[in-house]
Amino acid sequence: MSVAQRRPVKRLPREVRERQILDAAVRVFSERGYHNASMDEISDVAGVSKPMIYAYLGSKEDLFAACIHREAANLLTAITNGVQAELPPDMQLWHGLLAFFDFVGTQRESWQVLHRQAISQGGPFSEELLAMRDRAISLVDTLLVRVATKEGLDDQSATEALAAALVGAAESLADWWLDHPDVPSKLIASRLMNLAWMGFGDLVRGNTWHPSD
Amino acid sequence: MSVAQRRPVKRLPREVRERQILDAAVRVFSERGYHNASMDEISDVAGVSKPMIYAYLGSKEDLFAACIHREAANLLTAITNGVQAELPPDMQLWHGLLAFFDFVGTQRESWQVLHRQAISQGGPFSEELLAMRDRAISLVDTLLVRVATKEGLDDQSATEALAAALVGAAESLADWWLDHPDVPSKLIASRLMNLAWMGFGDLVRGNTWHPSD
Amino acid sequence: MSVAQRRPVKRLPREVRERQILDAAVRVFSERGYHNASMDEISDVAGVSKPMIYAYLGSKEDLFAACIHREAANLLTAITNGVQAELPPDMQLWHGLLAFFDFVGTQRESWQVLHRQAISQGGPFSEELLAMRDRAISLVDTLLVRVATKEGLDDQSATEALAAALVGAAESLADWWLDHPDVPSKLIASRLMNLAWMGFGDLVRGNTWHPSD
Amino acid sequence: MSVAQRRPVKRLPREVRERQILDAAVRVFSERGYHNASMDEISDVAGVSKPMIYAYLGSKEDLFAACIHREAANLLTAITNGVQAELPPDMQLWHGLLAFFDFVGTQRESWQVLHRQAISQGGPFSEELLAMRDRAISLVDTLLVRVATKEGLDDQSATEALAAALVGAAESLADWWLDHPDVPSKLIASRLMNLAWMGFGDLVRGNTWHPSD
DNA sequence: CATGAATGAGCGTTCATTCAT
DNA sequence: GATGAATGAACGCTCATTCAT
Repeated sequence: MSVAQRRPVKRLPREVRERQILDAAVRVFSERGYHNASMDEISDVAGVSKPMIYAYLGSKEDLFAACIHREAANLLTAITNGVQAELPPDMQLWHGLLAFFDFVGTQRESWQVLHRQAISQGGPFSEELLAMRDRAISLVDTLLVRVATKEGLDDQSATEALAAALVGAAESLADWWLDHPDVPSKLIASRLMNLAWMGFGDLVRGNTWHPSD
Repeated sequence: MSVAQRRPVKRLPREVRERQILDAAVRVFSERGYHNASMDEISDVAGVSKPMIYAYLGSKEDLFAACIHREAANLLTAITNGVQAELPPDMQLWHGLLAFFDFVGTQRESWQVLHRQAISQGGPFSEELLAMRDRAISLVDTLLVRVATKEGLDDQSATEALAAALVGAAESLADWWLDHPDVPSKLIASRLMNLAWMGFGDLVRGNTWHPSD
Repeated sequence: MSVAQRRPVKRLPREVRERQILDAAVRVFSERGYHNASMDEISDVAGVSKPMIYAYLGSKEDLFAACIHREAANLLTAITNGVQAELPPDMQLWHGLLAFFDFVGTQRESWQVLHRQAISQGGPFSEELLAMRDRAISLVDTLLVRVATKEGLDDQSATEALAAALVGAAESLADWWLDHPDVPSKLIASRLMNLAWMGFGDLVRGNTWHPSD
Repeated sequence: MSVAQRRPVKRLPREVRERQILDAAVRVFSERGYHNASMDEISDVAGVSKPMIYAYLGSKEDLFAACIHREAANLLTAITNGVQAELPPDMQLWHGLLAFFDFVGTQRESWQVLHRQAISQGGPFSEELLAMRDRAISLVDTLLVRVATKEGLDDQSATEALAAALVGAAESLADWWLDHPDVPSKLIASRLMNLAWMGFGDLVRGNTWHPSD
């Protein structure tokens, strides 16, 4: 019925094509958003025909999920590599923050897909994200607990909440940073570090705030 | 021949119709997301025919922008009302936070539209949001500056960054709260207040953290 | 996003449009078969845009089902009208057959859709057909039973089987007739009538055949 | 660099491969219908790569035609073998019917492909079928003519029409039987035999029916 | 010889938008 | 003024078919 295929085509192993496709998808999803991204554009950018995308990575939803999965793994790896176990806790946190903001700064598209797109789609997408977020929180929590224990404090819920707030603040700052790209990443990181570490120090030392009314 | 049965139509003043439509739109946008919301469903929920929507509020994009605009104004008003000028700065911040989390808790749909939907659509939508955000940040900044000045500190960029981080953390916590609705709003607010106020206190007193390498 | 509608369009009441669409669909389905029929061609033939089809009659499957339903009802009505209650049984059967072959001859497309397409799709489509078929069989069976009872015979399963075979033979003959259109319908009907009526007469009188080995 | 692992492939003679492919095709076509059958599934079921199918049996249409051709030949052979020349005419017909219903019962897939699928695709497919059908009709006709001649009757068109009706009724009954598999095949065959043979007997003896108006 | 890799072409479906009444 | 009726345009997805290896 259809007489296909006119021009010669480079045959690449599946693995390579998959990476090409994922790269293109991340780019297009981050630029256009999930819904405005069309499979046609993705296939164009990838330099691959649409059927290949469906053959290798499934439906649009599947493709998006694969993007989220890969980028989330990359981000977590970057952070984990930044945090070096032999350093003192504050330096661990510091390098973790640096690694995070570095990822956001150098791979803006990846971060946009993760934070802006995945979260607003809800359902299975967000879950993958939330799982990664939880891992990040517990990473931070481990650090805080170590310090708190040394100081004799043992309020588990406090450190966990602080860790959650810290991660949240980092995300928000990163998001804000995307719209103010002229601020250097070290400055951003140091501001957050100060807020977190000093506030945490107060907490550890029992300095807390309560409403006066 | 045919005696056309015309169901009598309530003629309402334009203002009322517009509110009906916006209410319906906020509800549908927050439930389905921008793209999955159909003009048909919005017109159904509003009890108004589609051409009316186009006549009163323009295209789908215009309608969405109108939603964002109205809800953002509502949120800012709520916060501004919470902050009472005659109180000391810490209590002003505290009541501002309470007002914010109260808005998020009681008007979930509005918040979802604002934070989850508006952010993931690029362009004009985000801008409206960012404007409101900036107003919130400067509100907080004003407070912080007042305290800092009294203490003799005068690092403008520091208070502004702190304000930005605080607002970001609040948004992020609110977002997290949507998925954990059983946590009481006061607890959320107090955790954030502690982190912010104590960390800020340190900053004011010159206790800052610096990397040791 | 899309700027639609250039040329003036005749506004017709829904009922009329639905008939137009069904007429076109029957024609296209009978010509091309269910799968090779495209919604585009149907909408072209109907002189209506595709979205109208979906708005009025649903998916392709729904549309096909609606065709089957309408044509099956038409056929059954034609047969029922042909069979006049005041006539003797043989003449009732005769006029029923005439009506059937007349329908097949004058509305070839309808019959093709019913017999060739609906049956080969299976599932819900065939069921609608089988239901109609069952009504036809019981119509014939009623006739046969009346005669058999008058003659003192009371073998229910025999009349029913005969009725089923008769209906089946009629269908097959009709189908064969489509490929041999030069044979006059009356001749076809009379051949079948002879086979059925005389064979049935033998059965009633107890003349039956049994294998001799 | 890469030592390509080539799984050794069974080299089979063309004839065997072709049978494998046809077997798979008949199965898939009968299960899914012509259009819903995919070349991918056929090649999977056959255990042969798609290009082999195209090399050996041509396009999807060609493949389907080959299926029809083979199965039609098988059916006709089965019937011809059933009819044994030395028997009296009625027993020949009887055994022909038995052979037919036996084929339908034991090779349901083949029959479904032949009757349900081939018929609903127009054009060349139906023609192959009609040819086989004509051969079956003339087989029956030969029998009837022999009897009629012995009795002194010589109305050629009458026997031919009867033969056609008989074949049609048999097909139709077979089709009905597919949906009612609990009825024993002998009963089906005997009902049809009675109708045909007794009706034919009347015809031969000059007992015919004519409309009374 | 045998196949994994690749694609052109088309189909069913939806939706924002507007005109005739 | 208000709406039922109508559509252009695009999107996700599939499949028969073939070439490079």
